Amino acid sequence: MKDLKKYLTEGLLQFTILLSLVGVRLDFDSYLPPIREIILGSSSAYSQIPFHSLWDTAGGASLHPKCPHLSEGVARRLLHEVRALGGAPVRRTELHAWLLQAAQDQGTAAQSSNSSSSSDISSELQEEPTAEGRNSSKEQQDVETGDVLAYSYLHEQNDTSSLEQDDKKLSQETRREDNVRRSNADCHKSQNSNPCTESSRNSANSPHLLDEFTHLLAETENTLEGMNANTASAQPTSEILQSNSMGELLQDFLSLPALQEISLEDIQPVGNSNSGLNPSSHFHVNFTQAVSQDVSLHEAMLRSDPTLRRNSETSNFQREESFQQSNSSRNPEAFLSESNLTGLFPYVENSIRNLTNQDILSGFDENIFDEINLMSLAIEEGFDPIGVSQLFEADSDSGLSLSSSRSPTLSSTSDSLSTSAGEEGAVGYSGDVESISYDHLEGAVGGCLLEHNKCCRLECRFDSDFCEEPQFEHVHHNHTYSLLPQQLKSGTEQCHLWSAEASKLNRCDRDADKIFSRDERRAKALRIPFSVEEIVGMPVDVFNSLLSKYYLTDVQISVIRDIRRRGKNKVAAQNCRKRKLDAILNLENDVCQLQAQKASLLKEKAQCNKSGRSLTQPEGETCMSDAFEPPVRIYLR
DNA sequence: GAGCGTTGTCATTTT
DNA sequence: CCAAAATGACAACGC
Repeated sequence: MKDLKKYLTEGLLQFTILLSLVGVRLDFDSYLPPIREIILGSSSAYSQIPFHSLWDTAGGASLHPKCPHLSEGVARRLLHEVRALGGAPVRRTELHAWLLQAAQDQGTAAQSSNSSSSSDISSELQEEPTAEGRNSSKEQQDVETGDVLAYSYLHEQNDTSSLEQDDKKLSQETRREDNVRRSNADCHKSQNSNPCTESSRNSANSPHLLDEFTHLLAETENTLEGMNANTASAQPTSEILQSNSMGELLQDFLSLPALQEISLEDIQPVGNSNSGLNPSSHFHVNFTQAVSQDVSLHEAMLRSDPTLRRNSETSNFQREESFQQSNSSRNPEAFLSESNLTGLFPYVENSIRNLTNQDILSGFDENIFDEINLMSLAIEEGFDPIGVSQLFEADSDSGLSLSSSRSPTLSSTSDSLSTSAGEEGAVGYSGDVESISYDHLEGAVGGCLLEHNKCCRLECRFDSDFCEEPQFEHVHHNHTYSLLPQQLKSGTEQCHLWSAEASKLNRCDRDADKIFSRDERRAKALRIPFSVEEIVGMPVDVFNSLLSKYYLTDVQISVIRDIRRRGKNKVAAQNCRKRKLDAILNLENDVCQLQAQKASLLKEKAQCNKSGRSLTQPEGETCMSDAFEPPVRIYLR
């Protein structure tokens, strides 16, 4: 617990500084007083500060799970900087004041205007929460704890492979942006009022700001490291602190026009800064990762990459447990309250809203939803009509019957699908029918591919004018999903392509059918933003919280509950059978034991009878009782 | 094609 | 009383 507190306080200090620089207000005052003792102590003991542990404990489990470790260099820098504050306990406001004072001391006339904006930041940061701030804080506190719980639960499970892939992508992205960042930073330093720089800043996204910030930090890191390493330098430390570029760099960063408007959700991931950068730039690397990877959930969700999103969602299942455990173990007075933590990341809530807004069928009155033609709805909303119809036809238990509302065209289409699937050699199982349109449903979850789906569907209709038979193959095995319409060949050529690939694609579909269950396909078809594992495995309260937080149609909720009920029952049935087998095995074991006991008792009885005869009867006489032994009855229970 | 085991699902009962 | 778990029965499926 003590170590945890140290981790927290030191990590909170660093993160407070970081977020203060980017204009994010944190109420960490209550947790910073012991910082001085910790920071001024042996920093070597905290050379590696796991930020994910900090976030797990502090409740930031909804952030990106890839969290870097802060290097010893960072701790030393902070130690050095905190020492410059004097002996008083370090508080957030003092950190702000120090940072801004350092910036203002180095300010120039040309930067005065920007300094005023920095002063605005200073006053805003140091003042008590304004009315707006209080309202915001209240809103943050009003956010239910269950939101974070549910959300973090959904975003826990994250496999390592996907993280590695993310790292690769981010590394490549970083290499590209690093060059831009360096050029922009140089431009910014040389010509602070350069319109070009100004316009580029305005036009650039937040990653650019972050890159500049990290670049400035990297320069600071290099400067300070050079100061520490170069013992031959005759320049005193205090002078170095005054003359080094730290204050200037802070001034530069704080004076960025867009900084005042920056928020965490504006920060975009710039990837693993370890790649393509100076290896000695711990400061740069770690802070970049800390921001870009930990505080990029909103961005990650808004990008709506199904893979990343799914990984992110699944990653928080495990973290939810740790989060709850940490909640139960921590001192409520010494740690952040959940509501505050929720408030720290309002964009999480917004992200959920934004996400679900893409998923909902907002344009439909849910009261009449069940009465309208779901197939036409599916077409309009990007659902897969065939998949939806077949999935619901195959699943009558959900209480949704589409047979009455299906159009003849779609009905015939579905029939043709079954026929074609059978002609391809597939057994006419219902599972094969369901698997037909799986590829078409791939990636449909989340609504991010809505336009893509529409585009694909248009392709299908366009191509159906050229060939009758293979169009269904195209519908079933939509492997032109990523192709733009202009990239498509003529209908005839496409028809030949489909015919050539038909058998291969059918194999793929059958393989996919083995991998993905019916519920998974249904979830994909209805754009249910949870996986089957999540739906079935999550606790009841989390499940209900998610259903209430996501904008889901009655159909989606019905299917989700259906999936959960069957999944739970499936597990229950498995457990029941296991218990039954165990019971049978136990009974068999009892039978063996009782049989052995019976044999032993019979043997003992025979010995007793023999002994009794020898005692009661003279030798040579026969005992008639030996000729008859009553049967021994064994009652198992 | 029958037989058998496994699995999923539903309806019902139990907790 | 309700929800969840447990269980019997049935069907589909694979070998």
